[in-house]
Parts: sequence; C-alpha cells; structure tokens
Amino acid sequence: MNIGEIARRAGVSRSTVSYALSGKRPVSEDTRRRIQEVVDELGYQPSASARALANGRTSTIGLVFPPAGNHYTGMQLDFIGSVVEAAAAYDYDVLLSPSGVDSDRSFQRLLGERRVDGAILMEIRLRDDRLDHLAAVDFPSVAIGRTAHPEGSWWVGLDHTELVQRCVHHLADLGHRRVAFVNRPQQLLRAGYESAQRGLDGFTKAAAERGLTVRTYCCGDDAASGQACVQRILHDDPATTALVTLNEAALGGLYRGLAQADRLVPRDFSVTGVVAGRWAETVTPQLTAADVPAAEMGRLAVELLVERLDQPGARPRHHLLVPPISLRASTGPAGVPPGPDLGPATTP
Amino acid sequence: MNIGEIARRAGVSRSTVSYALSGKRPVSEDTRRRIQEVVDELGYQPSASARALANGRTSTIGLVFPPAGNHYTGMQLDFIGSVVEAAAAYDYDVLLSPSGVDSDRSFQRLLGERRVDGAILMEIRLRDDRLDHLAAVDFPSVAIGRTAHPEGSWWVGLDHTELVQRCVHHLADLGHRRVAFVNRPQQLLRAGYESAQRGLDGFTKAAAERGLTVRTYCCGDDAASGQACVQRILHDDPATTALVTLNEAALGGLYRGLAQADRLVPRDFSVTGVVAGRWAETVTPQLTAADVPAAEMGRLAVELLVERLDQPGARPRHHLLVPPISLRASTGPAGVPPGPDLGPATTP
DNA sequence: TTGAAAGCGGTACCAT
DNA sequence: ATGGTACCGCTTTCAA
Repeated sequence: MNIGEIARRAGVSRSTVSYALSGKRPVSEDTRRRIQEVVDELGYQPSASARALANGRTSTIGLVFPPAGNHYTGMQLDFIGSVVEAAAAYDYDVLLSPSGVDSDRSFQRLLGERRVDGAILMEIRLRDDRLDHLAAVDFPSVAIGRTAHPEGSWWVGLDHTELVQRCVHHLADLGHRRVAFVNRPQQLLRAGYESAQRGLDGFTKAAAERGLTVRTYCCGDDAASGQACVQRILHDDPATTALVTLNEAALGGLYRGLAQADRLVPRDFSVTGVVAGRWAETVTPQLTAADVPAAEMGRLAVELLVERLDQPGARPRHHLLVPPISLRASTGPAGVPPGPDLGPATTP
Repeated sequence: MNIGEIARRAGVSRSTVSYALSGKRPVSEDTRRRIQEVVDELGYQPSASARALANGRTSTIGLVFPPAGNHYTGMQLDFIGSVVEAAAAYDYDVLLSPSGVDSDRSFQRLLGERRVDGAILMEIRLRDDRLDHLAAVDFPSVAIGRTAHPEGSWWVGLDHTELVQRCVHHLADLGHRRVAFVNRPQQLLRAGYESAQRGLDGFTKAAAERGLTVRTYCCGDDAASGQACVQRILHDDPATTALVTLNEAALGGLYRGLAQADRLVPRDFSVTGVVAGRWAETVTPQLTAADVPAAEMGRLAVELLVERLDQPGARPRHHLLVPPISLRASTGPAGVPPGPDLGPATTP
C-alpha cells in the first residue's frame, strides 16, 4: 500500500495526502480528516526508502565502533545504549558499523551509499583516518573522543590525561611511592588510541612530578590478562603498592592476581583508575575511580550531531568532560610492603 | 553524482552501467572496463535509498532489543557484537531498535516504514506481542529466545530449564541441601521473560526432585541489588549453603554480599548459574556456570535470518543450545553451615 | 485549497 | 551486446 492508494480512497490527489501528513501546506479540515481516516484504517506508513530518496535524508545516524575480536568492554556497551536511546528521542534510528579504518567495507557503505545522515565515531585514535576522511568530504559527524588536533571539529571527550594524573596524585597523597600503570593492550596503544596514549602521558607526567618509582604495562582486554599482568608487576618490583588502570575488562583479573599474591586491597595494595561507574561497583572492594560518564557522553554526542544536521554550517562545538574521582573502597594508605615469603605487611 | 553521470562519461546508457556493475547481464569486456574506469575515477557508489526503492530490499536487518533503564548486561553486549559482525559478513548492515513492545514508535518505524528486510529480536518473553505481530504480518524475523509456543517459528534459544536443573543437580551432588535461586528482577519475571521463567521452572523442578529446601528471589540488575539479595538470603535462612543465579549483572554484588557475611566461596558457600563465559571469569573465584554462548547465538540468528530472506517460504528452523557447565572454582562440597557468631564452618 | 507532474537514483523489462 | 523507458513511492514546484 502506498500514498497513491490512500489518495484514491480519500478521493484526493497524492500531493494532498503528502501535505496532509507532513503539514507543510495547509489542508482543509475536512479533507485532512478524511485522509486521516483512511490512513488509520489501513495503517498506512510512508516508505522510508522512498522518502529518503525524495528528500535526501534518511533519518538515520551511523554509529561507528571497532570490530570485535578486540573484546567489547562494558563502557562501549554503555555508549551504544545511550546513543541509541538519545537518537530515538530525536526520531533517528541508529545504524551500526563495525569499522576500524577508513577503508572498511562497512564504513564505505555508510558514507558512499549515503545510508546515514551523519555519524558518531567511537574509539578515537590520536591520528584517525576515519575522521580525516569525514572532514575531507565534509560529512556531518561527531567523535566520542578527541584526536591530537581536535580544533575545528565536533567531539565529546574525556580529559584522560587529567584524570589519570589525579589518580596518581591520589595515590601519592596516600604515601604510595612505587606504582604501576595498567594500560589497554599494546596493539591499541601502538595504534594511537586516545585513552591509552593520553592516559599514559598523564601517568608519566604525574609520576615524575611526585618523584614516584613507576612501571607501565600493557594488558589484554580480559580477566586472564589482568591476572597475568599483576604477576608481572609483582615479579618486576615486589615492593609495588598500587596501580592505576584504564583497562576495565581486565579489572576482575587484576583483583584476582592481587588476591592470589596475598595482597589485600586496600590494606596491602591500592587500585584505582578510569572506569565506567557501573563496572567499578561490581568488584570487591568497590573501585575508587574516575567514573566514565558513558551515558552522558553518548547523549551529548547525539545532541551535537543533531544540531549539526539541523544547522549545516554551524560552528564546531565540543564537550571536554572531567568527572571527579569517586572515592570508594579500593585505595588506602601505603603500608610497609611485604618482603618475599614474609606474609602480608603489618599496618602501623 | 549518480548513475546517469557515469553513463554519460562512459558514453553508454544508464542500464548498461547498472548491468556492468551488477553483472546481471553480459557486458562486453571493452565497455565494462571503460565504465569501471569512470567509476573508479569518480569513486561512484550507488545510493542505498534509490536501490532500496527500486528493488525492494534494504540490505539492512533490524536488531530489536529492550530499551535501557533496565541496565544492559554483558550478555546483551555480546549478542549485539556478534550479530553486527555476522551480518557484516553477509553484507548486511544492522539497525538498532530499542523496543520493549509491539507498539513502540521505533518498532513501528522498523516495520511500517520498511527500513529493514528482516529482524532479530532479543529478550524474548514467553508471550511476546512483538513476535505475534511479526508472525501476523509474516515479517521475516528470528528470535534469540523461545516463546511458550515456538512451533513453526524461527529462533535460536537456550534450554534454560535444563541448564538450571543441571546447576541444581551439581549442587545437590556436592551435598548442598539448602539452596537459593537468584533470578532477574521481579518486573521482568512478571513480564514473562523467558530466561527468568524457564530458569525458575527448572530450579523448582530439580529442587523438588532432590528434596532440597529452597527459596527463590528476584534481584535487580546491578551489584548493589546483588549484595542486598545475599543479605536477604542469609537472613531468611542462615543455613543456606549455595545459590544458583541467572543474574549476570548482580554477580559481583552477590560475591560481595557473601564476603561481607564472611562466607568464603567455595568453602562455606557455593555459587553457580547461567552466565556468559567472559563474565563468569571476571569474578574471583571464577564462576562454575553454564556459559551462555552469546557469540554463537548471535551468529546463528543471523544465519537463520539470511536463509529465511534468501528463500522465502523455507520451513522454519531453529537451534536449541544446551552448553555444558564449565567447572571453575566457585562450587565445592557442602560443609557444616556456621551457626550465628560461630565463625566459618569446619570442613571435614 | 487542491491537482498535475517533474524529479530523487536506481533496476529491469522490452526492443533492437 | 546495448539502449530506451517505465516504475519503485514520496516530495515539492508550478499552475489553477
């Protein structure tokens, strides 16, 4: 059933039906009601494809996120959920595109075939060819994350440098002198993932400022890797008393590694980092962390994109978020670290 | 730029360009190459909307999942990821639709406006109006989950009843006599969520078979609720020595509640259930559980849907999965439960 | 206030 | 092997 059918049954022309439905031209109350009746009776809904073809807008936004394999993290889930929800509020649908790079088939389809009006990108790299490409063709998009040179572009990001610095200062204030940093997987760091790179920067800088003895580690996005990472940390420097992490997926494994090494959190060992709030609360003791406001970021990204779509030519806008550290239960004053085989340290 | 532009530059007709690109009609090697050159030079890609309008197919599948609010679980994330990935392999894009019911705007758009060729539904209820609707209008879809009467429909599901029964038998075999069941939130149970209902059935049945003393609980989808739930359990019957859960999101909280009550897992208290593998491994000790093969289920759902789309009229197919219980570290023989204030039980 | 008709950008049938 | 053209279903301009 199509608009012609409605028109015929209502005894009017197709254009009148179109206008009656869109309200873009006045229609007499009489005919409008007659049309509405037919529409209701037949449950007519205009075809999205035809409409998209005619007016050049799909009412769909693309959400570009990295292909799996790299396991997804809870944070990504929160982003996806909030983007979809926020988009629905503006009557946009969301098309998912698993694309790591510019040249991915899925990414090319999204743009080249004009399946979406605009795009939101996740998992930004400091140099990101997807964003370069989008900027080059002036395609409306908003990044969740910030490149090395975000000037003049649309994004909503987190100040990872600052957040990790705060974590380090928090630990230093508690008296910790030997601290480890547990980053995302090496391959992501190498690829220039923003959070991994900026987080590492912040860690290094703050550690130097406070004169801490530190080591940095890359860690796979899963529990087993986290557990192994803690073993390495304690092997490399058994006197380590705290760690900072960005690696949400490894968190459970980090805790397990510590338990296995008989380091009680937070008495013998403190843990903190940057993690989405819901996930920080699933571990015991609950993680003191800068909570990634994933839901808010997703919502803001959609708002920016909608604004950009509604007002082509609008000046680029962005949001840089710096959520506070939520003090929970995983950090405490540094005790005397246990020597090998001497059992847990005694807290003064 | 459109197909007419290509045709003009290549000095052929529009139809020839179309055929050259689709291969649906032989084209002389000469002209084909000339066309390809122009296409490459201009980076031409046909418009998805126009193509969809012309041939009635969108090359998009809809993924219908419940709106947030109900927090998302890790399992849902795994479903989404695997569906997107599998769909990409068949050159389908995935459109996300957050719809709890039939009448949701988003759901209506998906169908009524013909945005997608088919749909995959998550979070099935035993009586599910979305599926009824889809069946009524004969819309190609596959459910991840199984209604009360799944005969003659397409789905890939998990035998929750059987899985939970096995969990109970596993505990009974270990000597546990007083066991609790931690279900999904009450509101979902009431709504008839398949896993919640069938899981409960299995629990009740197996418990009766083994003559166990049991209580069943509903629990919110978050850590705090899990923690509170354990408190209730131990308050209601301090002699409880084990629990079975379906509630992945509460798992961390369940562990915390037990730790707080000084029940050491698995020495004093055993925990098991039905949970996606990755998440079972994030807790310490790692959860002995029937691992939900979320990735496989998503992939199978896409395969079924693609089959259904390619062969309209094909006989309904389904997959009922019964993954084995992975023995990890959270269950052990029942000890003598501790009386109040007597400290942990002594294991013989 | 309403209708007729020209697109939007492809596909595929009917000719040649 | 190729070209011409009707058509997919809706929007919007132009006319009445």
